[in-house]
Amino acid sequence: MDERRTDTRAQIRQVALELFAEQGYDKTSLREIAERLGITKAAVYYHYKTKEEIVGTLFDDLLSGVDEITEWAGAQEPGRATTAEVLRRYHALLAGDSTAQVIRFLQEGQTSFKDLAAGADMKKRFGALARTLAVPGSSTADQLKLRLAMIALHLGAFLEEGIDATPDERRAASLEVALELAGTGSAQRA
Amino acid sequence: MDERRTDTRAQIRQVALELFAEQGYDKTSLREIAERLGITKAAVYYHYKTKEEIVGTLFDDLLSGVDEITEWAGAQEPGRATTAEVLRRYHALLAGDSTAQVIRFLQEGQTSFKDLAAGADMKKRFGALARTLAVPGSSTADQLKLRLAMIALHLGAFLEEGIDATPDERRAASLEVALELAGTGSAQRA
DNA sequence: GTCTATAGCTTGATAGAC
DNA sequence: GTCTATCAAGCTATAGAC
Repeated sequence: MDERRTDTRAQIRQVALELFAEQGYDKTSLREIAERLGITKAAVYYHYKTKEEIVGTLFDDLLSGVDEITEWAGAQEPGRATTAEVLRRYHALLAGDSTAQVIRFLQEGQTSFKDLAAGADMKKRFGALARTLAVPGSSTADQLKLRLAMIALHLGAFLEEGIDATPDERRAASLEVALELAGTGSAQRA
Repeated sequence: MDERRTDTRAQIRQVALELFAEQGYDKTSLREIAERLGITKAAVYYHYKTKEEIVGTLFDDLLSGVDEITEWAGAQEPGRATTAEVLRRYHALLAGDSTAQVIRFLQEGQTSFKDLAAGADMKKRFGALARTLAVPGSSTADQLKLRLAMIALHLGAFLEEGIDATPDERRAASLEVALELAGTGSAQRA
């Protein structure tokens, strides 16, 4: 019975993620996080040195997954096949457990977040992933489409409103659309 | 010589838009706006009663344009042709003068903005526009594509980084991609 | 490991002189 | 039309008792 401790640290992480995803980083105060857990601000500071440290830990899993894909892609020949496989792997990564909330935060809260150290770091690592998608000599439209392909996967991970489908259908459709945007879909007209 | 007054009110509007687009609504303080203009916060309050009133005026032009398109679409038969024309008109609207910054703000700053009265209003009116795009009985993938079509137009209006093209090329490409996503592009395989 | 108390700062907004 | 001065409220973060 060592790992069963209610573990306030993990609870803080969890509640923080919920609130950040819901209302953004800036608008979520430590008081609010503490209150929802029935503890005080000072108690939160015992577990995390700063607010920024909390947000930093939230992205660890996702980011190491991103790095893994980037590394893999770097060892391949650039081309449509690699692009497609990167999108597939990224899609799988996004299907992970609590990833939806992280992505929602990432997708909506860019502004409040980007001047944090963690924000700059993330931007770099996501940029690296985006660059592995590029196929040399693509048109402007194709570059835009790759951008949209990644956004499609993000929307597939969390977007509820305006889309009439179950989460699974939504995710599946997002991969389909992303691959089509990358010009590697199964949609080569019959 | 009645309309040449340096017009602090318009200057405040202009600076506020720049700062909101750059760093979001919440992170931009009235002190910052005032400082950049070489006046004080109190002077700003002479021209606008609240911070929210400033942001409200920024969207007026764009919103009336959106309403116009929505109204037009409501008088048409729903279908691919209407969808395509809505996208084209929305694309033209976005090409307007200072619209790029407004769209950047709109696209990136959702979180900080959505609990304002102006935010709720905007959401409704943009939702109405989005609904005119829908074609009855579309698949989940097609619904997602329409969503992406609007995002494509937004990106075309402002996205600089990661896309290697002039603003005009970028805008043109965004319309092309949007129409293709709506299934009405010229890309019906040769 | 959690608490109370508080320091130190920034914010949006107001009152009233000029 | 712009100013100085001030307000209450909120925030992050720290110190020190229990």
